[in-house]
Parts: sequence; C-alpha cells; structure tokens
Amino acid sequence: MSIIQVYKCLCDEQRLRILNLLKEGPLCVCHLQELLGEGQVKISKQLRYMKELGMVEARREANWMIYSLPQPTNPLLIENLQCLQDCAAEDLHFANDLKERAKLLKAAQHSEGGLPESVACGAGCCE
Amino acid sequence: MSIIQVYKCLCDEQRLRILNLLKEGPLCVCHLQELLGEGQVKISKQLRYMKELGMVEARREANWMIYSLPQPTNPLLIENLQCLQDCAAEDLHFANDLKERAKLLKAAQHSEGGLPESVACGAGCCE
DNA sequence: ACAGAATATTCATTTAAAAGAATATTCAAA
DNA sequence: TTTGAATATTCTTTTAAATGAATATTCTGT
Repeated sequence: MSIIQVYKCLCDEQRLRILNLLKEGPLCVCHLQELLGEGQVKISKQLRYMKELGMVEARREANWMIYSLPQPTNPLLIENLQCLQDCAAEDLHFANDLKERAKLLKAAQHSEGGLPESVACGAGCCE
Repeated sequence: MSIIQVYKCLCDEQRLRILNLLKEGPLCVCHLQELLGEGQVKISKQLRYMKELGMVEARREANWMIYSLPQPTNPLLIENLQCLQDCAAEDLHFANDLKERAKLLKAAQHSEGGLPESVACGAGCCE
C-alpha cells in the first residue's frame, strides 16, 4: 500500500470517521451505517474501497460482516488519527462518534438481536 | 482550509516533495523544477493548486517567484511531513531532495545569476 | 522599445473518484 | 424452501483532478 493511496483514503470525511471508529474496535456495517447516518450502499462502497487499499479488513460472522483495522496498523494512519483528534476532532465528529458508538453497542448488547461476538463491547465499551 | 483539502494536497508525490523542500525554507520555481526534475508548467500548476488551498504562499522578487510555507504552518501538515520522514523517506526521495537542495543553493549562490535574496541559504544551507 | 529569463494561464483531453438507482448475494431461522 | 436481515455488486451519470500543448504575462537589462 503506497503512501499516496493512504492519503487518498484520508481524503474523505466519511472514511476518516470510519477509521476513527474502527480504531476503537471492530464494527459491522449496520453499526457504521447508523453511526454515520448514511445509507447502506454508500457505507458498503466506502468499505470496499478501503479494503482494496488494505486499510481495513473484513470477516463474516453469521449475517454480519465485521470490519476492523489490520494489525499492526499503518503508522501513518495512527499518527493521522491521533493528530486529527487534536486538531479537528469537532469538524469530524470524532469525539461524538465515539460516544455514540459506546451507547449503540451497549444498547445493542441488551436487545434481542444481540451483537456479533467480536464486536461485543470488545474494546472498552461496557466493562 | 479544510482537513479534507489538506489531505487532497498530500495525495500527490510531487506535492509531498515540494512541501518537504519548503519546510527547509523558501524556494523559487526554477529550483523546484530542477530538484524534482520536472517541467516548469507542471510545477507551476502544482504550486498554484497548493496556493489556492493556502498550503503555500508566494511573493515576487525580481524575476523570481518565491514560494514558502505560511507561518504558522498547519500542524496536520507538520505532523505528516515529520511522519513521512520516518516511514517513507526513501520512497519519496525526501532525504535526497534535501541534500540536493543544499548543493543547488550553494552552487547557485556562487554563480553569476546569484540567488533571490530570501532564498539565499536562508535556512541552514551555507553557514 | 526590445530581448530574454522566469513564471503563469488557457484550453482540450484523459483519467479517476463520487453519487444514485436498481438489483443481487449470503446466511439464519422458521 | 421460503422469508427476512445484512451486505455487496453492477451500471450509469456526474464531478473533479491530471496531463499536454500552446501561448501569455511580468520583470530586468540593454
């Protein structure tokens, strides 16, 4: 994956928000959809684009597709997400997205549908 | 200048190299041209693009146009240039560009044409 | 006023990314 | 074996960026 490709990936607000969310832990498409307030098709396309670049990876779990950041995560990406926290968190809804993520996961966990196993509060949601 | 615009600017190898060079100090178009081994028109267009985004600024000095990074420089840019030094310096010719820059300025300074005043070894070239 | 150096602009073409609408695939559970 | 939930793909249109060729502008020195 080239440097240029990484930056191309970072050129889109939705993708930045997705990366920020995935940094906290894996999520499935429908959660991203809900958190970004965006249609399924568009999210799916973004994820495909990102997957082709190797910026995210996916695995199926029952009906869900679980997306996550590959480990170890590209240092250029980490740096940028960190820097964005500091210098553009508000513009990008970063902080709020994370708050909503926690809420959403907590709620989903206690609902009938439940959560995909590897999403379930995996990373610092419920304790 | 939006975050997204910054990343769009970083999506191109030539622009990255230009920014890396300007980080050391102002340069005129013909020096960039020579350092990147690229035609005048293309460099000029890149600079225009970057100027419109506010990523660089320009002033005229006699026949030369001197380009530089605006002060204070966008932290997102600084971070990225720094990170690229660490994780992609070779891919992007970063280190070599800086070496060539020093050579070029030193040579130009002692030639008949001379150097635009504000370029002249301004930043750590000759001592 | 003219010539030459340094730089910029314009216009046409190509290439790549984004957006939208419609539809298809995959799996689980009844 | 059909239904519904979750997700993906295909195709078309629109928008934006890159490339190339030609030409224009701005300033300096004569």
